[in-house]
Amino acid sequence: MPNIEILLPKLQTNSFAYSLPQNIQANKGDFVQVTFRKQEFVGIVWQEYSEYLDQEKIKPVLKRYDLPPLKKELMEFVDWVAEYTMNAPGSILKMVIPIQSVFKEKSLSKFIPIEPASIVPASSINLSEEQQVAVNKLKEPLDNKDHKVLVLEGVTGSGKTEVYFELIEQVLKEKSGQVLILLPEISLTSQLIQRITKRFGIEPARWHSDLTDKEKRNTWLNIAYGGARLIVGARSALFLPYSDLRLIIIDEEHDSSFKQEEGVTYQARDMAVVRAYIEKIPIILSSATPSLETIYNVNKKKYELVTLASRFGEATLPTSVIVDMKGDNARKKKFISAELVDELKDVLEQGKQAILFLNRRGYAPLTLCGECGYRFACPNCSTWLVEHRSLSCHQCHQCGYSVNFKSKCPTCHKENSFVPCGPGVERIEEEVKYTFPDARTILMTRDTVNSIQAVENIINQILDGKVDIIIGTQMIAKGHHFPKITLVGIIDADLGLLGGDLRAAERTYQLLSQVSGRAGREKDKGKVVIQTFNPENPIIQSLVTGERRSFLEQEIMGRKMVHMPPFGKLASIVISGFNDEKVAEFARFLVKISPVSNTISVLGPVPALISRIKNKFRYRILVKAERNISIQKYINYWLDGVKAPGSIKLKVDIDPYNFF
DNA sequence: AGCACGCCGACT
DNA sequence: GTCGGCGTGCTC
Repeated sequence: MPNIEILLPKLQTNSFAYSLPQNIQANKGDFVQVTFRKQEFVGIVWQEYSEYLDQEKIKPVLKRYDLPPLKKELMEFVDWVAEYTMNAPGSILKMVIPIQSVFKEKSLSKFIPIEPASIVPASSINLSEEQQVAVNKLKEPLDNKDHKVLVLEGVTGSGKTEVYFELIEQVLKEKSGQVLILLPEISLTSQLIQRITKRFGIEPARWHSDLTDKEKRNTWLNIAYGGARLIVGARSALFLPYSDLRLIIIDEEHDSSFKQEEGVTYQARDMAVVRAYIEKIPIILSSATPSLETIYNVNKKKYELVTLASRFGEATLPTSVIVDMKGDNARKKKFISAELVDELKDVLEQGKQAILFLNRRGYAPLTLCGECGYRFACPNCSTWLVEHRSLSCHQCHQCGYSVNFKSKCPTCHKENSFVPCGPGVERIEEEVKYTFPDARTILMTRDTVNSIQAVENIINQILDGKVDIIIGTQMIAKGHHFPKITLVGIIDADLGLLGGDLRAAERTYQLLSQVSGRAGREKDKGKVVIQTFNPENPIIQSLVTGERRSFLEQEIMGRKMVHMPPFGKLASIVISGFNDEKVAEFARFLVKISPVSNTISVLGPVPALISRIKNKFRYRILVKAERNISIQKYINYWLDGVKAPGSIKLKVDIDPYNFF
């Protein structure tokens, strides 16, 4: 009996050797059942031979499943992502096969097949010249199965969707072939789905974490068998076993929610480019505000750029005004300036709609006792508790700890002495209701809208004109099309600029310009009111002038000077554990033994930005390398043979985005 | 990652 | 004397 290597979709494992009985035929990529730790698991034949010699321990393969084998491109992709993100391949395979229940059913072929696409015949939409240029650029690589990265840059409403619809149609016209559209998580709502259904006569398959196991199973099988031709999904959809993938589209490619932060950390946009490269297919990165990394790759001629400059149809770009919150506005102890109140009044009189944007959940980010200065702090984390009036509690946004409202201060026992500090969206809503008692308001935050169903619900209320003023966090920035919105008020434009990570400026710019894009999407001209304490700040200024390119060029220069991405590579190593001193000591030890190199520097350790989460103390080491150096190789060499004490956890994040 | 094996404190 | 604490290490 020959030995083969089986990879199990389990966390932190490499492949294991099994023997292949004579009566079972299984080749590379096949799904098989094996015993692992006395339990039965599904695995994939990863190698058709094994060098593992301890015959005593080797167990036989139990059976082969009748399923399409994993394609060699996908296996290569799994290995590549494992190596790049410094995770075991088993944890990457778990994203390819996310549901074990697929295999529990007696008959795998028993699933509801998706109806074959009946394309709505050549739509009569006239593309603009720019749009046609973009379509033509991808037609050739699409037909010849060639790799190419196309960046579609266009302000909100310029018709990017029409461009990729045209290319989707190219694929769907064929007998087989699949298109994957990756979206930032919360945008997986009905608007795009409806447009797709209307245009192509089919509902796309959807993939996101809210699906039930049963739905996942069905969609997964349809993807594996090729029944699903058009798949709309969140970042995790990138790893599914497509039978015949032809085109990937990343919508809102700049969105930082493509970076997975838990478990295996990866940047889905970047990994999608890699998958497209391995599969030899084209990929589209679409955004009104492409990321700095993407622009850099355009400048390097690695990606090709097509700009859609004008808004489609009658819509025009909104005008922006800056409101200085120092002086008068600050003295009035209100969070909505007189200027913004005037604009809101106009909107209400004209029966239009407005958005007020503040990227902060709850009522107030900090509450203190006016008598003794007591502050509500989390006992498990190094954070303040956020006051949530709607939930009558103070809550930690890191670990979820919460205490119910009480009227007495726990230290000085004074009644009703609490003072909320600073605004959250709930407080803005309160102020709006006070100023405009008749206005119909709605809150859109993770606390009030926690499912895709709830998002759809709110969107419909807005579209039906049942709401006048929408108050929300970044949730409202994502690509919904609300025709009646003519005003966007940004309550605190300075908020994202703090925190000091290298993408703070860029992210603020993107978020604010994305929100601003909600205004005036039809014939009514939109207006954006930006409230700030730093009216001279170049980011705020470039928002008003719309000179995004000069802002980006400045940012690129800045990053180049300090060898930061994309000019250098970063990895962050977070060391955590319950014993502060032990964790700190181990972190210092690690840095001390880091190999000396003139192309790589190891910085730290420093206490992480949030130095304690769920009672675990956290220290961070930053590894900075020249662009052409393999930072993974260096870290492997460094940490090889180093064993962290069992009580201490070590997590490597390649290309880190947040600095928690 | 799980989960078993293994060597030291408070219980019937 | 045992029940169980979770530190360490293996899983083919």
